[in-house]
Amino acid sequence: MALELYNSMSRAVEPLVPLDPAGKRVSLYVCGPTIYNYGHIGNFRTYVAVDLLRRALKHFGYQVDHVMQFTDVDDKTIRGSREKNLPLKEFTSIYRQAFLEDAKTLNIEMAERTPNATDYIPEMVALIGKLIEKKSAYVSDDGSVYFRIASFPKYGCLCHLDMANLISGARVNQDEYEKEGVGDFVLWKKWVAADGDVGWDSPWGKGRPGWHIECSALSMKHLGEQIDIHGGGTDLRFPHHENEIAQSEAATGLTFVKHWFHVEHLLVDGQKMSKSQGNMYTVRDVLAKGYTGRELRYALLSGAAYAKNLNFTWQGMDDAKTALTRIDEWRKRIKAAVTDGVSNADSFAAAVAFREQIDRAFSHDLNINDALGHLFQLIRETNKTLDAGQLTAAQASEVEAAWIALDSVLGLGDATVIIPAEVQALLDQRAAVRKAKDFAKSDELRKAIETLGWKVKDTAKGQELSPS
RNA sequence: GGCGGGGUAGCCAAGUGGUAAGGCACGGCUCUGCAAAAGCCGAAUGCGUGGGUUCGAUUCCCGCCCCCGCCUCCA
Repeated sequence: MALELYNSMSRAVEPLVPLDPAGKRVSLYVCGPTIYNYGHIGNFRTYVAVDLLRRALKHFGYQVDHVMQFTDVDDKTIRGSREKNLPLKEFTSIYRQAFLEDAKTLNIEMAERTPNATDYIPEMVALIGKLIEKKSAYVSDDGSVYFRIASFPKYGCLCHLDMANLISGARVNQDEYEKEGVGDFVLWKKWVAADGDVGWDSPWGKGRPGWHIECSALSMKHLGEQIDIHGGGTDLRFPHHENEIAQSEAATGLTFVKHWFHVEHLLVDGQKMSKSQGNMYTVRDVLAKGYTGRELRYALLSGAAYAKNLNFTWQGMDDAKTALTRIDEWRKRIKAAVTDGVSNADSFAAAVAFREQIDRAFSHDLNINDALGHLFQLIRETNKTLDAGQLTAAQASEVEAAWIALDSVLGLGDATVIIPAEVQALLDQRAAVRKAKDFAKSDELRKAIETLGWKVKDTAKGQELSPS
Protein backbone atom coordinates (compact mmCIF):
# COMPACT_ATOMS: atom_id res chain seq x y z
CA MET A 1 0.00 0.00 0.00
CA ALA A 2 1.37 3.42 -0.92
CA LEU A 3 1.86 6.01 1.76
CA GLU A 4 0.26 9.31 0.91
CA LEU A 5 1.19 12.48 2.72
CA TYR A 6 0.02 16.05 2.64
CA ASN A 7 2.72 18.19 1.10
CA SER A 8 2.49 21.77 2.28
CA MET A 9 4.43 22.92 -0.77
CA SER A 10 1.84 21.64 -3.23
CA ARG A 11 -1.00 21.83 -0.69
CA ALA A 12 -2.14 18.40 -1.77
CA VAL A 13 -1.97 14.84 -0.54
CA GLU A 14 0.65 13.07 -2.64
CA PRO A 15 1.95 9.53 -2.78
CA LEU A 16 5.43 9.31 -1.35
CA VAL A 17 7.92 8.40 -4.06
CA PRO A 18 11.42 8.21 -2.57
CA LEU A 19 14.40 9.73 -4.35
CA ASP A 20 16.16 6.42 -3.83
CA PRO A 21 15.99 4.56 -7.16
CA ALA A 22 15.35 1.37 -5.24
CA GLY A 23 12.41 3.06 -3.56
CA LYS A 24 13.61 1.86 -0.19
CA ARG A 25 15.46 4.62 1.62
CA VAL A 26 13.64 7.75 2.75
CA SER A 27 15.63 10.72 3.95
CA LEU A 28 13.96 12.79 6.63
CA TYR A 29 15.23 16.03 8.08
CA VAL A 30 13.46 17.59 11.03
CA CYS A 31 14.19 20.99 12.54
CA GLY A 32 15.02 20.26 16.13
CA PRO A 33 14.62 22.41 19.20
CA THR A 34 16.65 25.36 20.36
CA ILE A 35 18.07 24.06 23.59
CA TYR A 36 17.81 26.96 26.00
CA ASN A 37 15.03 25.61 28.19
CA TYR A 38 12.91 22.55 28.86
CA GLY A 39 10.72 21.67 25.93
CA HIS A 40 7.01 22.35 26.37
CA ILE A 41 4.22 20.05 25.27
CA GLY A 42 3.74 22.11 22.13
CA ASN A 43 7.28 21.30 21.06
CA PHE A 44 6.65 17.68 21.77
CA ARG A 45 3.41 17.65 19.87
CA THR A 46 5.54 18.24 16.82
CA TYR A 47 8.07 15.56 17.68
CA VAL A 48 5.39 13.03 18.54
CA ALA A 49 3.83 13.69 15.15
CA VAL A 50 7.21 13.28 13.46
CA ASP A 51 7.60 10.05 15.40
CA LEU A 52 4.29 8.89 14.01
CA LEU A 53 5.56 9.66 10.51
CA ARG A 54 8.85 7.91 11.17
CA ARG A 55 7.17 4.80 12.55
CA ALA A 56 4.64 4.74 9.73
CA LEU A 57 7.43 4.92 7.18
CA LYS A 58 9.05 1.92 8.79
CA HIS A 59 5.71 0.14 8.98
CA PHE A 60 5.38 0.55 5.23
CA GLY A 61 8.79 -0.99 4.74
CA TYR A 62 10.93 2.07 4.18
CA GLN A 63 14.41 2.44 5.56
CA VAL A 64 14.35 5.76 7.34
CA ASP A 65 17.42 7.97 7.42
CA HIS A 66 16.42 10.65 9.85
CA VAL A 67 18.39 13.66 11.03
CA MET A 68 17.31 16.20 13.62
CA GLN A 69 19.65 18.97 14.68
CA PHE A 70 19.81 20.78 17.98
CA THR A 71 20.16 24.53 17.71
CA ASP A 72 22.76 25.31 20.33
CA VAL A 73 23.63 28.86 19.43
CA ASP A 74 21.31 31.83 19.02
CA ASP A 75 20.23 34.87 21.03
CA LYS A 76 18.30 32.82 23.57
CA THR A 77 21.01 30.29 24.27
CA ILE A 78 23.62 33.00 24.58
CA ARG A 79 21.43 35.03 26.92
CA GLY A 80 20.63 31.96 29.00
CA SER A 81 24.21 30.86 29.37
CA ARG A 82 25.31 34.33 30.39
CA GLU A 83 22.52 34.57 32.96
CA LYS A 84 23.58 31.28 34.47
CA ASN A 85 27.24 32.06 34.11
CA LEU A 86 27.91 28.89 32.22
CA PRO A 87 29.86 28.32 29.04
CA LEU A 88 27.43 28.05 26.12
CA LYS A 89 28.23 24.41 25.50
CA GLU A 90 27.65 23.47 29.10
CA PHE A 91 24.41 25.43 29.24
CA THR A 92 22.95 23.88 26.09
CA SER A 93 24.02 20.36 26.97
CA ILE A 94 21.71 20.51 30.01
CA TYR A 95 18.70 21.10 27.80
CA ARG A 96 19.83 18.76 25.10
CA GLN A 97 19.93 16.05 27.72
CA ALA A 98 16.54 17.09 29.09
CA PHE A 99 15.03 16.96 25.63
CA LEU A 100 16.33 13.44 25.07
CA GLU A 101 14.92 12.36 28.42
CA ASP A 102 11.52 13.86 27.68
CA ALA A 103 11.51 12.26 24.26
CA LYS A 104 12.18 8.95 25.93
CA THR A 105 9.33 9.56 28.36
CA LEU A 106 7.09 9.96 25.34
CA ASN A 107 8.57 6.89 23.67
CA ILE A 108 9.78 8.96 20.73
CA GLU A 109 12.32 7.10 18.64
CA MET A 110 15.36 9.28 18.22
CA ALA A 111 16.65 10.16 14.79
CA GLU A 112 19.62 8.25 13.44
CA ARG A 113 21.67 11.41 13.91
CA THR A 114 21.11 14.38 16.22
CA PRO A 115 23.95 16.80 15.53
CA ASN A 116 24.53 19.99 17.42
CA ALA A 117 24.69 22.95 15.08
CA THR A 118 27.93 24.34 16.50
CA ASP A 119 29.80 21.17 15.65
CA TYR A 120 29.39 22.07 12.00
CA ILE A 121 30.68 25.61 11.78
CA PRO A 122 33.13 24.77 8.94
CA GLU A 123 30.31 23.30 6.85
CA MET A 124 28.19 26.39 7.37
CA VAL A 125 31.08 28.70 6.57
CA ALA A 126 31.77 26.75 3.39
CA LEU A 127 28.13 26.95 2.34
CA ILE A 128 28.01 30.69 2.98
CA GLY A 129 31.22 31.07 0.98
CA LYS A 130 29.60 29.27 -1.90
CA LEU A 131 26.59 31.56 -1.76
CA ILE A 132 28.77 34.66 -1.81
CA GLU A 133 30.67 33.24 -4.76
CA LYS A 134 27.41 32.73 -6.58
CA LYS A 135 26.34 36.28 -5.76
CA SER A 136 23.41 34.97 -3.75
CA ALA A 137 24.86 36.51 -0.63
CA TYR A 138 26.84 39.58 0.27
CA VAL A 139 28.89 40.98 3.10
CA SER A 140 27.27 44.07 4.58
CA ASP A 141 29.02 47.13 5.90
CA ASP A 142 28.83 45.87 9.45
CA GLY A 143 30.56 42.60 8.58
CA SER A 144 27.54 40.32 8.64
CA VAL A 145 26.63 38.20 5.66
CA TYR A 146 23.13 38.30 4.19
CA PHE A 147 21.29 36.21 1.68
CA ARG A 148 20.18 38.28 -1.30
CA ILE A 149 16.55 37.43 -1.85
CA ALA A 150 16.46 39.31 -5.11
CA SER A 151 18.83 36.68 -6.52
CA PHE A 152 16.34 33.90 -5.91
CA PRO A 153 13.16 34.42 -7.96
CA LYS A 154 11.51 31.35 -6.47
CA TYR A 155 11.56 32.96 -3.02
CA GLY A 156 8.18 32.58 -1.37
CA CYS A 157 7.29 29.36 -3.19
CA LEU A 158 6.66 27.34 -0.06
CA CYS A 159 4.31 29.83 1.51
CA HIS A 160 2.95 31.10 -1.77
CA LEU A 161 3.96 34.61 -0.97
CA ASP A 162 3.87 37.47 -3.33
CA MET A 163 7.12 39.19 -2.48
CA ALA A 164 5.99 42.54 -3.78
CA ASN A 165 3.11 42.45 -1.34
CA LEU A 166 5.23 41.24 1.50
CA ILE A 167 7.72 44.03 1.13
CA SER A 168 5.06 46.68 1.04
CA GLY A 169 3.59 45.19 4.22
CA ALA A 170 3.73 47.03 7.47
CA ARG A 171 6.15 44.99 9.49
CA VAL A 172 9.45 46.11 8.10
CA ASN A 173 12.24 46.71 10.52
CA GLN A 174 13.48 50.21 9.85
CA ASP A 175 16.76 49.61 11.63
CA GLU A 176 18.03 47.05 9.21
CA TYR A 177 19.68 49.64 6.98
CA GLU A 178 22.75 47.52 6.38
CA LYS A 179 20.69 45.12 4.27
CA GLU A 180 20.16 45.57 0.56
CA GLY A 181 16.64 44.29 0.68
CA VAL A 182 14.19 44.10 3.55
CA GLY A 183 13.60 40.40 3.00
CA ASP A 184 17.29 39.56 3.08
CA PHE A 185 18.19 37.42 6.02
CA VAL A 186 21.40 36.87 7.90
CA LEU A 187 23.70 33.95 7.16
CA TRP A 188 26.59 35.01 9.34
CA LYS A 189 26.15 37.34 12.27
CA LYS A 190 29.03 39.62 13.12
CA TRP A 191 30.19 39.26 16.72
CA VAL A 192 28.89 41.88 19.16
CA ALA A 193 29.77 42.48 22.80
CA ALA A 194 26.59 40.79 24.02
CA ASP A 195 27.87 37.54 22.51
CA GLY A 196 30.62 37.39 25.13
CA ASP A 197 33.00 34.57 24.36
CA VAL A 198 30.68 32.99 21.81
CA GLY A 199 32.05 33.36 18.32
CA TRP A 200 33.97 31.64 15.58
CA ASP A 201 36.49 32.91 13.11
CA SER A 202 35.44 33.11 9.51
CA PRO A 203 36.57 34.79 6.30
CA TRP A 204 34.22 37.62 7.30
CA GLY A 205 35.58 38.01 10.78
CA LYS A 206 34.48 36.69 14.14
CA GLY A 207 30.80 35.90 14.43
CA ARG A 208 28.25 33.14 14.52
CA PRO A 209 25.99 31.45 12.01
CA GLY A 210 22.48 32.72 11.39
CA TRP A 211 19.75 30.33 12.34
CA HIS A 212 18.58 29.13 8.94
CA ILE A 213 21.95 28.12 7.55
CA GLU A 214 22.46 25.29 10.00
CA CYS A 215 19.59 23.26 8.65
CA SER A 216 20.73 23.63 5.07
CA ALA A 217 24.30 22.72 5.96
CA LEU A 218 23.38 19.78 8.16
CA SER A 219 20.80 18.43 5.81
CA MET A 220 23.29 18.45 2.94
CA LYS A 221 26.08 17.10 5.09
CA HIS A 222 24.17 14.10 6.37
CA LEU A 223 21.49 13.41 3.82
CA GLY A 224 22.73 14.85 0.56
CA GLU A 225 21.75 17.83 -1.56
CA GLN A 226 18.20 16.60 -2.01
CA ILE A 227 15.99 14.96 0.56
CA ASP A 228 12.63 13.28 0.60
CA ILE A 229 10.89 14.83 3.58
CA HIS A 230 11.59 17.91 5.62
CA GLY A 231 9.47 18.48 8.68
CA GLY A 232 8.85 20.77 11.59
CA GLY A 233 6.32 22.94 13.32
CA THR A 234 4.05 25.00 11.14
CA ASP A 235 5.53 28.25 12.41
CA LEU A 236 8.77 27.31 10.69
CA ARG A 237 7.23 27.48 7.25
CA PHE A 238 7.96 31.15 7.11
CA PRO A 239 10.58 32.35 7.18
CA HIS A 240 12.75 29.45 8.26
CA HIS A 241 11.87 26.84 5.67
CA GLU A 242 11.46 29.41 2.97
CA ASN A 243 14.99 30.59 3.75
CA GLU A 244 16.34 27.08 3.80
CA ILE A 245 14.99 26.53 0.32
CA ALA A 246 16.59 29.74 -0.89
CA GLN A 247 19.99 28.97 0.60
CA SER A 248 20.08 25.35 -0.41
CA GLU A 249 18.77 25.72 -3.91
CA ALA A 250 20.84 28.80 -4.64
CA ALA A 251 23.90 26.80 -3.67
CA THR A 252 23.14 23.52 -5.44
CA GLY A 253 20.71 24.40 -8.19
CA LEU A 254 18.69 21.36 -7.17
CA THR A 255 15.28 20.99 -5.60
CA PHE A 256 16.06 20.87 -1.89
CA VAL A 257 13.07 18.97 -0.57
CA LYS A 258 10.48 16.81 -2.22
CA HIS A 259 7.95 16.75 0.53
CA TRP A 260 7.23 19.31 3.24
CA PHE A 261 5.68 17.97 6.42
CA HIS A 262 4.33 20.59 8.79
CA VAL A 263 2.75 19.93 12.15
CA GLU A 264 0.09 22.32 13.37
CA HIS A 265 0.35 23.98 16.74
CA LEU A 266 -1.01 22.89 20.03
CA LEU A 267 -3.40 25.11 21.95
CA VAL A 268 -4.10 24.92 25.65
CA ASP A 269 -7.76 25.36 26.62
CA GLY A 270 -8.31 26.89 23.21
CA GLN A 271 -5.65 29.52 23.76
CA LYS A 272 -2.24 29.96 22.33
CA MET A 273 0.32 28.72 24.79
CA SER A 274 2.33 31.47 26.37
CA LYS A 275 4.18 32.20 29.52
CA SER A 276 2.04 35.21 30.34
CA GLN A 277 -1.13 33.10 30.13
CA GLY A 278 0.37 30.63 32.55
CA ASN A 279 -0.66 27.79 30.29
CA MET A 280 2.73 26.69 29.13
CA TYR A 281 3.42 23.17 30.30
CA THR A 282 6.54 21.10 30.04
CA VAL A 283 6.49 17.33 29.87
CA ARG A 284 7.73 17.42 33.43
CA ASP A 285 4.74 19.51 34.50
CA VAL A 286 2.39 16.92 33.06
CA LEU A 287 4.19 14.10 34.86
CA ALA A 288 4.05 16.09 38.09
CA LYS A 289 0.27 16.12 37.77
CA GLY A 290 0.33 12.35 37.96
CA TYR A 291 0.02 11.46 34.30
CA THR A 292 2.40 9.17 32.50
CA GLY A 293 4.39 9.90 29.37
CA ARG A 294 2.37 7.21 27.68
CA GLU A 295 -0.88 9.01 28.50
CA LEU A 296 0.52 12.26 27.19
CA ARG A 297 1.69 10.55 24.05
CA TYR A 298 -1.77 9.12 23.49
CA ALA A 299 -3.39 12.52 24.03
CA LEU A 300 -0.94 14.18 21.67
CA LEU A 301 -1.43 11.53 19.01
CA SER A 302 -5.19 11.15 19.14
CA GLY A 303 -6.26 14.68 20.03
CA ALA A 304 -6.28 15.76 16.39
CA ALA A 305 -4.69 14.95 13.05
CA TYR A 306 -1.12 16.27 12.91
CA ALA A 307 -2.02 18.97 10.41
CA LYS A 308 -4.75 20.41 12.61
CA ASN A 309 -4.61 22.41 15.78
CA LEU A 310 -4.70 20.22 18.83
CA ASN A 311 -6.44 21.58 21.85
CA PHE A 312 -4.74 20.34 24.99
CA THR A 313 -6.92 20.15 28.09
CA TRP A 314 -6.67 18.26 31.36
CA GLN A 315 -10.04 16.77 30.51
CA GLY A 316 -8.40 15.47 27.36
CA MET A 317 -5.64 13.92 29.46
CA ASP A 318 -8.24 12.16 31.60
CA ASP A 319 -10.01 10.92 28.49
CA ALA A 320 -6.72 9.61 27.18
CA LYS A 321 -6.02 7.88 30.44
CA THR A 322 -9.38 6.14 30.47
CA ALA A 323 -9.17 5.10 26.85
CA LEU A 324 -5.72 3.68 27.48
CA THR A 325 -7.03 1.70 30.43
CA ARG A 326 -9.59 0.15 28.13
CA ILE A 327 -6.83 -0.87 25.74
CA ASP A 328 -4.74 -2.21 28.60
CA GLU A 329 -7.55 -4.36 30.00
CA TRP A 330 -8.08 -5.80 26.57
CA ARG A 331 -4.36 -6.48 26.18
CA LYS A 332 -4.40 -8.45 29.41
CA ARG A 333 -7.29 -10.55 28.20
CA ILE A 334 -5.63 -11.21 24.85
CA LYS A 335 -2.35 -12.20 26.43
CA ALA A 336 -4.14 -14.64 28.68
CA ALA A 337 -6.14 -16.03 25.77
CA VAL A 338 -3.02 -16.74 23.74
CA THR A 339 -2.30 -19.53 26.19
CA ASP A 340 -5.78 -20.29 27.53
CA GLY A 341 -7.74 -20.25 24.30
CA VAL A 342 -10.24 -22.94 23.37
CA SER A 343 -9.76 -25.01 20.26
CA ASN A 344 -11.27 -24.07 16.95
CA ALA A 345 -9.43 -23.93 13.66
CA ASP A 346 -11.03 -20.83 12.17
CA SER A 347 -9.11 -17.66 11.62
CA PHE A 348 -10.40 -14.57 13.44
CA ALA A 349 -11.89 -12.52 10.65
CA ALA A 350 -11.87 -9.24 12.56
CA ALA A 351 -8.12 -9.47 13.11
CA VAL A 352 -7.45 -10.21 9.48
CA ALA A 353 -9.57 -7.29 8.32
CA PHE A 354 -7.96 -5.07 10.90
CA ARG A 355 -4.50 -5.38 9.37
CA GLU A 356 -5.79 -3.94 6.15
CA GLN A 357 -7.88 -1.30 7.86
CA ILE A 358 -4.97 0.18 9.71
CA ASP A 359 -2.73 0.11 6.64
CA ARG A 360 -5.35 2.02 4.77
CA ALA A 361 -5.78 4.49 7.61
CA PHE A 362 -2.08 5.23 7.99
CA SER A 363 -1.48 5.34 4.27
CA HIS A 364 -3.96 8.16 4.02
CA ASP A 365 -1.86 10.93 5.51
CA LEU A 366 -1.31 9.11 8.81
CA ASN A 367 -4.95 9.00 9.79
CA ILE A 368 -4.41 7.80 13.30
CA ASN A 369 -7.93 8.41 14.52
CA ASP A 370 -9.29 6.20 11.80
CA ALA A 371 -6.83 3.52 12.90
CA LEU A 372 -7.85 3.95 16.53
CA GLY A 373 -11.50 3.68 15.55
CA HIS A 374 -10.75 0.28 14.04
CA LEU A 375 -8.78 -0.68 17.12
CA PHE A 376 -11.73 -0.08 19.41
CA GLN A 377 -13.96 -2.02 17.08
CA LEU A 378 -11.51 -4.90 17.20
CA ILE A 379 -11.46 -4.61 20.96
CA ARG A 380 -15.23 -4.92 21.09
CA GLU A 381 -15.23 -7.88 18.71
CA THR A 382 -12.60 -9.78 20.65
CA ASN A 383 -14.14 -8.99 24.02
CA LYS A 384 -17.45 -10.31 22.82
CA THR A 385 -15.89 -13.48 21.49
CA LEU A 386 -13.93 -13.82 24.69
CA ASP A 387 -17.08 -13.37 26.78
CA ALA A 388 -18.66 -16.17 24.80
CA GLY A 389 -15.61 -18.31 25.53
CA GLN A 390 -14.98 -18.78 21.85
CA LEU A 391 -11.65 -17.17 21.11
CA THR A 392 -9.07 -19.83 20.35
CA ALA A 393 -5.42 -19.56 21.28
CA ALA A 394 -4.54 -19.32 17.60
CA GLN A 395 -7.06 -16.54 17.11
CA ALA A 396 -5.76 -14.73 20.14
CA SER A 397 -2.30 -14.91 18.59
CA GLU A 398 -3.68 -13.34 15.44
CA VAL A 399 -5.14 -10.54 17.51
CA GLU A 400 -1.87 -10.19 19.35
CA ALA A 401 -0.01 -9.91 16.05
CA ALA A 402 -2.51 -7.32 14.82
CA TRP A 403 -1.92 -5.24 17.91
CA ILE A 404 1.85 -5.47 17.50
CA ALA A 405 1.52 -4.24 13.93
CA LEU A 406 -0.57 -1.30 15.05
CA ASP A 407 1.58 -0.50 18.01
CA SER A 408 4.73 -0.40 15.94
CA VAL A 409 3.20 2.81 14.63
CA LEU A 410 1.39 4.03 17.76
CA GLY A 411 4.34 3.37 20.04
CA LEU A 412 2.17 2.97 23.12
CA GLY A 413 3.51 -0.34 24.31
CA ASP A 414 2.00 -2.12 27.27
CA ALA A 415 1.34 -0.49 30.59
CA THR A 416 4.12 -1.24 32.98
CA VAL A 417 3.21 -1.38 36.62
CA ILE A 418 5.87 -1.49 39.29
CA ILE A 419 4.32 -2.33 42.64
CA PRO A 420 6.11 -0.85 45.67
CA ALA A 421 7.03 -3.36 48.36
CA GLU A 422 4.78 -1.83 51.01
CA VAL A 423 1.80 -2.02 48.69
CA GLN A 424 2.64 -5.60 47.83
CA ALA A 425 2.75 -6.44 51.53
CA LEU A 426 -0.74 -5.03 52.08
CA LEU A 427 -1.91 -6.90 49.03
CA ASP A 428 -0.59 -10.19 50.37
CA GLN A 429 -2.18 -9.53 53.74
CA ARG A 430 -5.46 -8.77 52.04
CA ALA A 431 -5.36 -11.98 50.03
CA ALA A 432 -5.00 -13.88 53.28
CA VAL A 433 -7.92 -12.23 55.08
CA ARG A 434 -10.08 -12.64 52.00
CA LYS A 435 -9.40 -16.34 52.07
CA ALA A 436 -10.73 -16.29 55.61
CA LYS A 437 -13.72 -14.28 54.35
CA ASP A 438 -12.92 -11.44 56.72
CA PHE A 439 -14.39 -8.81 54.41
CA ALA A 440 -14.34 -6.06 56.96
CA LYS A 441 -10.59 -6.37 57.24
CA SER A 442 -10.40 -6.74 53.47
CA ASP A 443 -12.16 -3.41 52.93
CA GLU A 444 -9.93 -1.82 55.49
CA LEU A 445 -6.85 -2.97 53.61
CA ARG A 446 -8.30 -1.75 50.34
CA LYS A 447 -8.60 1.67 51.89
CA ALA A 448 -5.04 1.52 53.16
CA ILE A 449 -3.83 0.66 49.68
CA GLU A 450 -5.89 3.49 48.24
CA THR A 451 -4.22 6.02 50.46
CA LEU A 452 -0.94 4.90 48.94
CA GLY A 453 -2.27 5.79 45.51
CA TRP A 454 -3.36 2.41 44.20
CA LYS A 455 -6.66 0.82 43.32
CA VAL A 456 -7.47 -2.78 44.05
CA LYS A 457 -10.14 -4.72 42.31
CA ASP A 458 -11.20 -8.28 42.90
CA THR A 459 -11.46 -10.53 39.91
CA ALA A 460 -12.03 -14.21 39.41
CA LYS A 461 -8.27 -14.61 39.22
CA GLY A 462 -7.61 -12.69 42.39
CA GLN A 463 -6.72 -9.15 43.24
CA GLU A 464 -5.66 -6.75 40.56
CA LEU A 465 -3.74 -3.58 41.24
CA SER A 466 -3.60 -0.39 39.24
CA PRO A 467 -2.36 3.10 39.95
CA SER A 468 -5.23 5.41 40.82
C1' G B 1 -4.74 43.51 4.05
C1' G B 2 -2.09 38.72 2.15
C1' C B 3 -1.71 33.36 2.80
C1' G B 4 -3.39 29.02 5.34
C1' G B 5 -6.39 25.71 8.79
C1' G B 6 -11.11 25.00 11.01
C1' G B 7 -16.71 25.08 12.43
C1' U B 8 -19.67 17.15 12.88
C1' A B 9 -23.70 14.79 19.55
C1' G B 10 -22.31 17.41 26.49
C1' C B 11 -16.66 17.22 25.38
C1' C B 12 -12.72 15.32 21.86
C1' A B 13 -12.58 13.55 16.95
C1' A B 14 -12.70 10.44 11.87
C1' G B 15 -15.23 10.33 7.42
C1' U B 16 -18.14 10.09 2.79
C1' G B 17 -22.11 12.39 -3.47
C1' G B 18 -26.50 7.96 -1.28
C1' U B 19 -28.40 9.15 3.84
C1' A B 20 -23.27 9.85 10.22
C1' A B 21 -16.25 5.65 12.65
C1' G B 22 -14.29 5.87 17.31
C1' G B 23 -12.94 7.76 22.36
C1' C B 24 -14.64 10.27 26.89
C1' A B 25 -18.99 11.47 29.55
C1' C B 26 -24.32 9.45 30.06
C1' G B 27 -28.34 5.49 30.73
C1' G B 28 -29.55 0.12 31.14
C1' C B 29 -27.74 -4.72 32.02
C1' U B 30 -23.97 -8.66 33.37
C1' C B 31 -20.27 -9.92 36.73
C1' U B 32 -19.37 -9.05 42.13
C1' G B 33 -19.46 -10.38 49.69
C1' C B 34 -19.46 -5.11 48.88
C1' A B 35 -17.16 -1.70 45.93
C1' A B 36 -14.56 -0.37 41.98
C1' A B 37 -12.89 -1.79 37.49
C1' A B 38 -14.11 -4.44 33.31
C1' G B 39 -17.53 -6.35 29.70
C1' C B 40 -22.07 -6.09 26.73
C1' C B 41 -26.12 -3.11 24.95
C1' G B 42 -28.36 1.87 23.93
C1' A B 43 -28.63 6.77 22.28
C1' A B 44 -26.93 11.91 16.74
C1' U B 45 -33.80 13.91 12.41
C1' G B 46 -28.63 15.43 10.83
C1' C B 47 -22.48 17.62 10.14
C1' G B 48 -21.83 26.92 11.33
C1' U B 49 -25.40 29.61 7.96
C1' G B 50 -28.18 31.23 3.26
C1' G B 51 -28.50 29.80 -1.63
C1' G B 52 -27.12 26.65 -6.03
C1' U B 53 -25.85 22.00 -8.82
C1' U B 54 -27.84 16.88 -8.35
C1' C B 55 -32.60 11.71 -8.44
C1' G B 56 -29.91 12.61 -3.81
C1' A B 57 -25.00 16.96 -0.25
C1' U B 58 -22.68 16.88 5.78
C1' U B 59 -19.49 15.69 1.53
C1' C B 60 -19.27 19.76 -4.96
C1' C B 61 -20.03 25.36 -6.26
C1' C B 62 -21.17 30.59 -4.65
C1' G B 63 -22.25 34.17 -0.71
C1' C B 64 -22.25 35.14 4.63
C1' C B 65 -20.98 34.53 9.98
C1' C B 66 -17.58 32.78 13.67
C1' C B 67 -12.81 30.62 15.60
C1' C B 68 -7.50 29.80 15.04
C1' G B 69 -2.50 30.24 12.94
C1' C B 70 1.51 32.58 10.00
C1' C B 71 3.12 37.37 7.69
C1' U B 72 11.20 37.90 9.37
C1' C B 73 14.30 34.09 13.67
C1' C B 74 8.23 31.02 18.15
C1' A B 75 7.64 23.55 17.54
